[in-house]
Amino acid sequence: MDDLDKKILRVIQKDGSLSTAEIGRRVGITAMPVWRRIKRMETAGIIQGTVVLVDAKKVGLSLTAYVMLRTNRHDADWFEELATFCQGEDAIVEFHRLSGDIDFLLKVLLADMDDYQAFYRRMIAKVSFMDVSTTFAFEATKQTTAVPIDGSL
Amino acid sequence: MDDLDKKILRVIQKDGSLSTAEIGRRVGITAMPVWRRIKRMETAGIIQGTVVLVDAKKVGLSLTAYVMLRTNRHDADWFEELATFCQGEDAIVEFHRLSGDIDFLLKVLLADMDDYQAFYRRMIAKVSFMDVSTTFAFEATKQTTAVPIDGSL
DNA sequence: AATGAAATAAGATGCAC
DNA sequence: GTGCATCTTATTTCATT
Repeated sequence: MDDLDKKILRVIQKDGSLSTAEIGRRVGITAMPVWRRIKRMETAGIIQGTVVLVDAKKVGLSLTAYVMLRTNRHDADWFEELATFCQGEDAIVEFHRLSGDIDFLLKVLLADMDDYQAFYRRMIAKVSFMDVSTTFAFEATKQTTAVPIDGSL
Repeated sequence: MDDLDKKILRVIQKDGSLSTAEIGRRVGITAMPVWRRIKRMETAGIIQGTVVLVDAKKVGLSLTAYVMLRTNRHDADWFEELATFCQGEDAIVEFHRLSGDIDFLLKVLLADMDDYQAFYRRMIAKVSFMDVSTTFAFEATKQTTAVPIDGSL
């Protein structure tokens, strides 16, 4: 992945609807090499895909919950239960295993507190925890899917 | 936003590279109305845009840090300092104001621990905090940009 | 080995129904 | 909502450096 690839990534991470000709204009080459480079990066798995971003608030999801989980069952069976639950819940948009004293972190998109209560009940019905602690996000001041690409402009 | 719009959103949230004809086939209508509905949702701001997703690990970013911030300066000037810093740092992909005893949460994409140290120094050089506590994510078991769209299938 | 130009195929966009 | 005309873009092939 050379400098041109990085430039291309920086552009299409922000706007995935641009034509290859337009991308080329912005990075200083023609459409053809842009197209080939993108295809190569798709094959290499550097590019994971193209998605449409939906405004969560506009579809009634005004509450973001960060759910911090602690367990005393550090076995594969328990983890499998949790992972299965997380995969099945569309409201869970992120599920991370953490270092430190919190074991797992969930990011959950919800309509309101009632929605959270229902989510919480579903979760503890399926999986048991040592501790569940949730904090709510008021506003996402910054939110991007664009990953920082190192190197010169 | 009716049921068809929701069906369309569910499809293009997962794959934004599909043709309107293919989307139509999946939701049971032809290409033209799909196109009109997407345009309408773009204008309404429901659709925020189309982006290409880059695999963070493949571009050398194998460390995700959740930085939890506490402040004792609850004034607009201080917040402005923090917000400016966050906007300027490409490594910060999310910046939320929280409820509860943690005031702000940052999600930061980094190469390694050295990269984190450098980030930390840059941050405390620009903004002062009462407490900075960071936890690192080992693996993102689930990670999606697709927002849950309510309603029947 | 990567680029650029031209030809072809597929898709987006606009109009009439 | 559907079907068709048109224009733009992606994709393939080929020549070039």
